[in-house]
Amino acid sequence: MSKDEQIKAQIIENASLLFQKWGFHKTTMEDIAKATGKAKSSLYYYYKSKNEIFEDLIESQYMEMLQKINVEVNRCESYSKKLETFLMLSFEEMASRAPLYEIMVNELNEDNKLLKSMIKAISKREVGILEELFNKAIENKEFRYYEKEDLRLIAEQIVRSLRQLQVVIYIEQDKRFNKEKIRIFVDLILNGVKK
Amino acid sequence: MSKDEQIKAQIIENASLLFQKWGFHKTTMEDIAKATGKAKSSLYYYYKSKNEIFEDLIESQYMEMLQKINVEVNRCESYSKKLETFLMLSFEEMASRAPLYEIMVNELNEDNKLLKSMIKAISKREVGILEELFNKAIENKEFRYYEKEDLRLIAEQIVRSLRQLQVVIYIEQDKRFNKEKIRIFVDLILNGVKK
DNA sequence: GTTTCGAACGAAAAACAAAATTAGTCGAAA
DNA sequence: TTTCGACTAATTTTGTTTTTCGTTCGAAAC
Repeated sequence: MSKDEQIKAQIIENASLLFQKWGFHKTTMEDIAKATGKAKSSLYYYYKSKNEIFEDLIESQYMEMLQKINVEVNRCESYSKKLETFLMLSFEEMASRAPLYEIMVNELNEDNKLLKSMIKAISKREVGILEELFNKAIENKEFRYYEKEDLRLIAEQIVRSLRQLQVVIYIEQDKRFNKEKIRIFVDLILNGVKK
Repeated sequence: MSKDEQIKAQIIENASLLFQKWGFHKTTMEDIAKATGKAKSSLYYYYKSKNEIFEDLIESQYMEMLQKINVEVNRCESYSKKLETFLMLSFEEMASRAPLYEIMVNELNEDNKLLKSMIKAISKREVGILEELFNKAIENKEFRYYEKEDLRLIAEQIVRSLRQLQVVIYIEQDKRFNKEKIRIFVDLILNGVKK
């Protein structure tokens, strides 16, 4: 890790804590600079805007999350098991990232185009992963047969439902949920697509 | 229908058109009064607030919708068929009410406690219907077995997913959907719960 | 050449006040 | 019982000023 990357990581780390405490808007570049022990204008040597800091933060978190999930999914033999693992780990990984996710959900309200397009981009990747998984599982005759275009609609709806349930569990903090209850939904989806 | 109820229906009807054209906030009591051929203050003889007019409007639409669905559901023999009918008709009935639904979704943003509690109340009733249907279907050994409390979580999630998909289809107007595509999701849920 | 910073700019937000709309009340009239 | 015009209080809108904050820049430090 180069010196440059090290400082960038430091900025991200400090920004992350501040964003979680104050939210994106109420955190100023001055705040981030101070926490990093630098002058405000110095931040612009590493990032060209406040938005870019946030983007990089979310991107890095998301990549880390996807990476972890991917390792486990690849370890599974059957596609059912792969799908199950993908879904279950999505919840597990989201749990620890809930505070950041909350910022995204709450401060996205109004107009914020940046956040909307970021969430869209992230969802798109997840949809892509699921779609590919489905395709292979169908080829393998492990899942019911669906047309390609229908498969995409299904993947999209699953990702939407996933997000929504994560909001209920981790942001609205519905106490009725635990790992066991989450499995009910995962199984419901599995039963829905399995042969 | 008493004279009183007739005039109330007239007010609701006019308000509905105005709300759909201008939204809730931009429609004034003056507007509604003028459309009904009455003085503004006369409206308060029938409704004690603008909110109450909106509540009554949504309530009546929703009851009408539920009524229609109920008739068809009762006509079905198996519980699978009942569930399928409930889900499919939810979409059909929502289609024609999309403009009103859009107002609810769009103008609910900020603080609007009224709308939030209304949507919650409506969802709760739908959840109740599904829950009861599931209970009977399980007793009848037509659906997989679930604990009572899990059943409620499942019903809630189905209603949430339903709403969400309806937003995508009728408000964001995703053109890829038609009755046939909707059936895919309905079948997915059916496969998920059927034995 | 790389990295840091203070000063300065412009856009956006916050704060404040004044003016205009509008939801809701009330008493009188039909 | 029902309607309405005049009134009130609350909210929204508008316009103005001030402050804050993201971003740029050129000069200094390393």
